[in-house]
This record gives sequence, structure tokens and C-alpha cells, in this order.
Amino acid sequence: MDKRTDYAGNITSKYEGQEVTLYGWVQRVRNLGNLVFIDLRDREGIVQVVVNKDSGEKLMEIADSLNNEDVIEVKGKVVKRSSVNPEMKTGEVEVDATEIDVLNKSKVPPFEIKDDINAAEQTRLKYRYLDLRRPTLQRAIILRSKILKAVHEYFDEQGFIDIETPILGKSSPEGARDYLVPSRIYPGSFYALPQSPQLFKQLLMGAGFDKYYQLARCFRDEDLRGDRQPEFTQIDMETSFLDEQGVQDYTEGLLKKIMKDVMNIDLKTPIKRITWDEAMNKYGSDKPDTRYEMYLHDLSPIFKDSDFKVFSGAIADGGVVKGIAVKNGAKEYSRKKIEEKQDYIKRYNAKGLAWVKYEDGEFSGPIARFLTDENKEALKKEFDLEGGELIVIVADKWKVVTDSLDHLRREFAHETGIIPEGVFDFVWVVDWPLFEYDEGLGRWIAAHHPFTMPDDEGIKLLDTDPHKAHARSYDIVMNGDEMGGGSIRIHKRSIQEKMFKALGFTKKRAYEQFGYLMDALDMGFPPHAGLAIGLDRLAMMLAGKDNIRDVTAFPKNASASEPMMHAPAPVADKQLTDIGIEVEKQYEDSVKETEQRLEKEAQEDADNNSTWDE
RNA sequence: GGUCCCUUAGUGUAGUGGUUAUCACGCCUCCCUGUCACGGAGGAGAUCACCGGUCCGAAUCCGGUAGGGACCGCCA
Repeated sequence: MDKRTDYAGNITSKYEGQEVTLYGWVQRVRNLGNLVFIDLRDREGIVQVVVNKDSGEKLMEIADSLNNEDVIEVKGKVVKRSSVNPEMKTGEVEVDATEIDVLNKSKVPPFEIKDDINAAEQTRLKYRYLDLRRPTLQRAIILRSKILKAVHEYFDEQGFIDIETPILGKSSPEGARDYLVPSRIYPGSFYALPQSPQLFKQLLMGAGFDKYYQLARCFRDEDLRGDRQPEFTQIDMETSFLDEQGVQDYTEGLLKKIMKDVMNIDLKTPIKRITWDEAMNKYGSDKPDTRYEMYLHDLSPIFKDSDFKVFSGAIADGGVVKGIAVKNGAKEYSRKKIEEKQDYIKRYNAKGLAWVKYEDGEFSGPIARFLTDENKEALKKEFDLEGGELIVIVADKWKVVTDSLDHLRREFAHETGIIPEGVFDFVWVVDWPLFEYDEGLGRWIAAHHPFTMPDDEGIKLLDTDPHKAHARSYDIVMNGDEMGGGSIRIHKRSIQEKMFKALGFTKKRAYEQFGYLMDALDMGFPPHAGLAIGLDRLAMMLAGKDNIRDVTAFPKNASASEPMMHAPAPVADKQLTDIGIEVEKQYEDSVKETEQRLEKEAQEDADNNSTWDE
């Protein structure tokens, strides 16, 4: 293969007059009879190749025979175009071809390789290598690579040491479900893939490495979402002898570099801070979108004695009444539209959505008649009403109210177009509770993880009233999405033991699970703290995508399967025998079905496409 | 574990009981020397996901299965 002069997408006027050799894919052929234009595409962009009858009959024949996605080598001279295309980076020039070699023909692809397609997720994933040819995905994957580069550079500059931790680890019942890996040598025993390298990185502090970082693969066997994959990458860091401020400074330095190197944006630091309490009260969320206001207002004082039992009753039952005012929402939202939202928030267990409109000095809507003059004045004052607002109110248990209004706030903001574009608004959420109550399990669990240091007051509370304790933890949030989080860790055995006790561990179980950690803490373990940033989500936000799959080269679909290679898939009986595992009877049928489906697909593929003569 | 939704040429879609199953892009053939979402003329391409039921008649209604999507739970 001859040496490529440059990427097709880089052939600008600086190559004018030069003979060039290019490789790439045929994006499009425009055949005008005795004049043929070929758009040649590679990862950097597109350049126009031109062939006409002066180029010779043979070249015309080749040009005429080209199909989309054929891979070709083009030699030719870069010349000025007679008509410039200002839309293209390479639009001032074109390549007057002297030679075109077809390196590999392409069948007609299942979808076109261009940005504005909307092929089904399934099809895109099945032909992922084609999907990844699309410029928008190439840009996203390249952007991700730039983030990785900035991360490595930053931590190296700051004296951090990149240390790999095991992928085959030990299962721990805390937190998310583990992916288990059966052991052949110890049939019946299992490794677990790490949910995060949490304990390893702490132990590395114990080992004296002082500043650690890693681009760590993490695995969680939980249901997927648009922003959640079963395997993902964390930008993981841990430091010794630093408090919150120290870790946050490093984080801000990192984010500043990423924003500059990748986006060419100067991130202002220090990043503002908001307490967890304030975030919950003003935004209804522990990951507040701070790009716009539309705050939640506590209306409980206004309605606690109201004749409207929905409100006063909720308060009497220990709940709250909160609302948001949507500017210009009165005209925008019909009764029907509001009722759709009411239906939606039922999934957060909301019983209903109360609403009033304020227009021309008058309140209207279904609950307007319950409002006393005093209520009306109070609402005007509370929301600083100007006219034209839609006010929506939820009265319920605190959690239901915040969940519902968080959702509504985001949706109203989106729909009324008040979210500024191109803004990356970071905020630290600090002063978290140490524990949260898990309704499902019916017990208290660690809000962050069990190795998080309580604040000074919290350490005292561990003995008396642990669930009121606050944690020395912090999350970094951007545009309403959690980017990362971390904490000061516990570095003393006594506190760690109290923590396990408060979480309902028995001494026996704590030592079975984490004895090695507590032993380590007793042997000169330094105070330490750290943080992890979710790389995938950060890349997704910076790439302007709304789905994490678009910044992951080979993602799983929403049902945690991968339609190209077909993972997960049944394995040979011999493999199961080796590890001493038997598939339960109840799953035999579905395993067989899957096997048959995969076999059939492979057979059809071979029948239709194979060149293999048997 | 739960709720809701989807499945019609290669792709995206229209189609609410009787149609020759709609349209666009793509594909194929021919014409065309300045296109760049080229243009023009013509053409091929769909057992309407699968199985069963209701009906004189089903892409359409009902039930089931499979595959897929969104969300709640779960997950930081």
C-alpha cells in the first residue's frame, strides 16, 4: 500500500497543486454522464474526487462502477474547484483523479452512513461497525479519546500514579448486584467483577502510594437505562493527607483541563457549592440542574390550615406541600396537557397534581375556588407572580413531592425552552446524609458507601442516633446529571466498626467481609479521600448526546444484550461441567430457544451471503 | 419484579375490518460535463414478527409467544 498523503477530510487548499494518495470509503457518487464526482470519506471528513472523460475511459468505467461504502485508493492532483462549496472544510479544492483502485466492494448497507438516520437501535447495534462509521459517532468516540488523553496528562502532571486493580475480585453483598465469574479450579466458588475499585484504591493509600488514579472498568448487574450500561468506566482517584478541599481542587483542575483541551471552554473555578439539603429543597433533586431557576417553593406554611383537605391533610400526615411556577405556562398548558403530567407522576406514587393559572390578576383552574384571598396573596408573594404563570403543586410525603416536582421542573424547563444552550454548569453537592432509608429492604443503608467518614458531629451520633449523621462526601453535578462523587474515607478501625454496626452488620459478618480492611486500618493507615467521575456520562454530556451508547464503541442494548456478537449466549455443556454448574430445569427451554434462534440466524446468513463451497 | 408502548419492502413510515398495502430515502437500468441531499425517464423490491382465535373476509379486532424501546423499582 502506498503511503497516504493525509486524511481525505484534511485535503484543503494547502495541498493545491500536489499529487496525493488517499484512502477511504465512497460516500456518494454523482454521475453526470461524462463527469463523475465521488465523495471520499474517512474519519476526518469528506473530499470530492472528480473524474471526467479526459481522465480516460478506464478511469471513467471504474468511477461509474463505484457503490456507496466501497473502499478505494485514489491518486490524483489537488486542484481548485470551479465552484466552491463553503459548507465543506475541503470545499475549495477537489482531487482530479489519475488512478482509482477498488480495495474492497461493499454490499448495500442496511442503513445509510450519514448523520440523520433513525434506524432502530437493534439494527444499529447489530451492524455496530457501520453505525460507528457515521460522522457523529466518530466525533463522539474521538471526543471520548480526547478526554482520556487529558485525564492521563493531568494526573501525570500532578504526580499521580496509574495503578491497575483486579477485574477478578470478591463478591460483596452490599450495593449493586455483582457479575459473577465461576471458578474452574474451585468449582462452586466465584469471582466477582468489581462494581468499583473502592477498597483496592483505599488499600493503595495504606500502601503509601499517596496519589492514585485509574481509568477503571466497573461492572454492575442491574437494569439498564439510557445513561447506564452494565460495564462502564470511572475516572478513579484517591489521595492521602488531603481533606475535601484538596480532593475538590484536584477535581476542578482536572475538569478545567478537560473542558479546555476537549471543548476549548474556560471553566470558572472554584465551582459553586450547594448543600444536599438546599439541593433537595430548591430543586427536589440531589443532582440539581442549575442552568435555570424555577425553584421548588415550600407552600406548607400557606396551606397548613387550608379547608382544602388535600393540602392540609397531607401536612397533618407529616407530608409537605410544594410547588413550582412555570413562567408563561398559563397559555402554554391546556388542562389535557397538565393531566398527562399528572398521570406521569403517578409512577412516583403521587396521588395527584394540583394546579392554578394566574392571569390578569385572577387565579383560575380546578383548585382556585379553594384558595382564600389570604392564600392568593401569599402565593403571589411567594412566587413573585407577574401574570401568565402556571403553578403546579404536589401535596404528599416529602419523597413523593420532591421526586414529582423534580421531574416536572425538568420537563417544564425543557418544554418552555428556558434551558440555555451550550452551557456546562457544574456544581458541588456537599454535606450529604450518611445514611438513607431503603423502603424495599426496610433498613438503613449507606448513602454513599460504608467507608465514608461521618462529619465530627456524625461520629458522635454513630453511638446515639446514627441516622441523623452527616457524611463528609461530595458529588460533582453538571446540568442536572451526576458526573461523579467521592468522600473522605474512614481510616480508623473503631469508626469503621461503628459504621458497620450502624448499618446492621453483626460483628461476625463485618469481619468475614471486611476483616482485612479493618486490620489494615490498624497498621499505620493514612487519612485519605478520593473521588470517581463517570467517564461515559461526562463524554455523553460533552458530546451533546442523550444516550450513553453513543459514546460507547460497543454497548449493550436496553436489555443488557449485544446483538452483534450475541452476548450473553448459552455455552457448551462441557464448559458448564468444568465449572460444576447446571442450568436449572425452568430455564432449559429458553436456553434451547436461544440456541436455535442463533443457529437459524447463522444458517440464513451463510445461505444468503457465504462464498464458502463445501 | 412492575407499568406503558412498538414490530408493515434494505431503512424510516402511511394505513382503525374488504386498497393492486401509501410515501420518502436507498437499490437496479437508461440519459446527462460542474455536481455536492445533482437532475431526468423507467423498474424491481413486503409470506404486514411468529402462533392461535373471532369473522363471509384480518396488516387492522382478541389471546399467546418472541424480539425491541421508555419508565418505576433496582443502580451512584
